[in-house]
Amino acid sequence: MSESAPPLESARPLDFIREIVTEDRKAGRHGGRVHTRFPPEPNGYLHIGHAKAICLSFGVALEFGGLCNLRFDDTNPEKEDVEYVDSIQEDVRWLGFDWADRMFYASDYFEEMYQCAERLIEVGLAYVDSLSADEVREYRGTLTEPGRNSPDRSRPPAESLDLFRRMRAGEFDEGSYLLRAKIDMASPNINMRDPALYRIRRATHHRTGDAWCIYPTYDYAHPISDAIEGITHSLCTLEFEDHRPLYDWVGEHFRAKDAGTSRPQQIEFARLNLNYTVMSKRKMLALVKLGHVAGWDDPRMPTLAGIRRRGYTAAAIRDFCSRIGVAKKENVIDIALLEATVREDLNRTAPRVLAVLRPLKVVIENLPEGFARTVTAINNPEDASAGTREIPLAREIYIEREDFMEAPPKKFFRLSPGNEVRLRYAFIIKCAQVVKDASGEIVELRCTADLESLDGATAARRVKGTIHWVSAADAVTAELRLYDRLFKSEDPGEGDRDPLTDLNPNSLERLTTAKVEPSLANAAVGTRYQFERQGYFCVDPDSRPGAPVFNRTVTLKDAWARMTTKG
RNA sequence: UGGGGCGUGGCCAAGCGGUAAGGCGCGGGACUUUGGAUCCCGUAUUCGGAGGUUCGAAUCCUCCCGCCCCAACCA
Repeated sequence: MSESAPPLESARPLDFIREIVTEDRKAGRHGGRVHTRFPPEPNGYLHIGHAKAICLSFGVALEFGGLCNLRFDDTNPEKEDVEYVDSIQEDVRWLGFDWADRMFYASDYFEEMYQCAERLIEVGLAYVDSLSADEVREYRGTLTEPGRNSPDRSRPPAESLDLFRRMRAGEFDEGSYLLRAKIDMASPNINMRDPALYRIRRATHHRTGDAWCIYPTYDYAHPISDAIEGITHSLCTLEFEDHRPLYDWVGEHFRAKDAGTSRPQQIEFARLNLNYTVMSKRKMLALVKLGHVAGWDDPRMPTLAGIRRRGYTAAAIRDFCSRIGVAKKENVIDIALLEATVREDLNRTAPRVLAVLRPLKVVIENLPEGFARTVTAINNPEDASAGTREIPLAREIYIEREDFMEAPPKKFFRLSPGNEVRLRYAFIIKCAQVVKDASGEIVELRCTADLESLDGATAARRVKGTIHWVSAADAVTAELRLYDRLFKSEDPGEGDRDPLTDLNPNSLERLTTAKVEPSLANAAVGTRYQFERQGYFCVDPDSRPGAPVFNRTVTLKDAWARMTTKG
C-alpha cells in the first residue's frame, strides 16, 4: 500500500464545538488542556434534553483526553433540594459517565465569590443598590430605550462595602439591598445594564444551611466556578448567548491579578426539543402533581428515570445524542428517531421470547392427550453466542387473538378457517373448527398439526405465516403495561396552551392476562426482552417472583399497521 | 422599532468557491421458521428570497423576508 489510510476521525464530520476544541488544541490554548463541566441546578429531575448536554460535555472531554466535572449550580436555595442532587448523580452515572472525584457545588466557592465581590466594590466595579425590584426594572429601560443610572450607582465604595458586609451579616430584609455590577446602563445588551450579583435570601440552603443569607446570581457564580475549576470550554444552551459578555466580564475581573491566564470560553448550542414531548420542569411537575402520571419515573415521562424504567438503554440514549448532532439551529427532533435508535440497540442485545398479549386457546386435536415435549428456540438471532433454550410444547396452547381472523382479507397470512400457519419453532397447524360462546365470541380454536413439519429446516413444505404461541399449561401469567405517547399533539402545551389539554387518555393500557414463557416467571427487574412479533419489554420494579410485570419499551416497527394496510 | 442568534428535502445534519454526505422517515424490491432483523434500490437540478462578483456560488458581497432569545434580586 503506497497511500496511508485516512485518519479514522475523517469518517464522521466534526460538529462545530469539536471543531473549536480541535483548533484550540492546535493553537496550544489552555496548554492543550480540555476541561468541561456539566452544571445542573438541583431543582428537578434530569430529562432527555439534559442527556444531550451531558453527552456533549462529557463526550468532548473524553474524545480529547480531557476531563469533565459534575457541578451543582446551587445558587438559589429556594428551588433546590438534596433529592435532586441524588437523582442527578444517579442519572448521569446511569448514562455511563464518570466525574471521578470531581463533583463540586457552586456553594463550595461562596466564600471566594464573596471575597471577589468585595474587591469589585473596592475598585468601583460594583455597588450596593437600595432600589426595590420594581424600581430596578423601571430604571433598566426597555429593549429599545436605554436604562437610567440608579441614584445609588455613585455610592462611595467604602459605603457599599459597609452595606455589603452588613448584608452578609443579616442586618437587612430580603429585597432591601442588592449588589450590582457597575457596567453600562445604556448598553444595547440588557444583561450588561448593571446586572445583579448578590441578593438577600433568607432561605435554608440544602447544603450550606443558614451560613449565608446572601446568594450570588448565576451570572456571577458561573464564570467564577468555571475559572476556579480550570474549565476550558463552558458549554451551555443558546439562551445564554446574550450573557457571554457578562460571563467574560466577571471572568476577567475575577482573575484580574493574573492577566494572561487562559480563561474559559462559553460556547452555546441549541437545546434538544422532541415532538410529542414536554420537557419543561413546570409542565412535568404538573403531570406528576395532578396524577396524570405515577411519578417522575413514570415510563411515559421524558425524564431519564422514566425512560430507564421504560426500558430504554443508556447506550441507545448516547447513540441518539450523537445522531441528532449539535448545532445552533432551533430543532424539533422526531421522536421516531429516538425510537429507532432504541430498537436498533435492543434488536442487537435483547433475548427473544415467546409471549401472547391477548390469549386465544388453541387445541391441537391430533396430538395425544398429555402430549409434552420441548422445542429449541434461538435466544437471539443477532447474537449466536446467546445460545438457545428449550420451551415446552403441548396439545393446548395460546396464540394471539389478532393472529386469527374468521374472515380474513386477501393478504392475511396468519391463521384463519381452513388455512395453515407455522407455530414458531414448532408444527404447521391448520384451523379445523372455531368454537364460540353463547354471545358469539370466539373462545377456542380446534386445529390439526402436520406432524411431519416440526423441524422447519427439513420440513417438506413451507407456509406463508409464522405466529408465536405459548403452552397453555406451562405459561406464566404476566401483567403488561403498554405505553403509548403521553400527548396526542405534536407540540403539547405550545405557547401558553395548557399541555394537559393535549393528553392522550390511552397512553397506558394494562393487560393482566398476558401469557409468557415459563422462563420469565422470575425475570430480574430491568431485563429487556423482545417478545417476538410484539415489541420490546422491560421488567418493571413492580414485578414479583411468579408474577412478572413488563413495560413495553417500544413496539416493533409498524408490523401490525403493515398487515392492515396491505390486507 | 435596540441587541444577540438562526435559516440546506417531512425531521435532524454534513458542506467553508468546483458543481448537494449521512441518519430517521417515506416508497419499492430481495430474503426469511418473527410480515421483525438484514440486504438492495428510489426519495433536494437545489440550499429563505432577490440582485451582484466569478469560468464556476449553498459557500463571497448587497438588500430583503422569516423564526428564536433577552427587559427575574431564576438558571
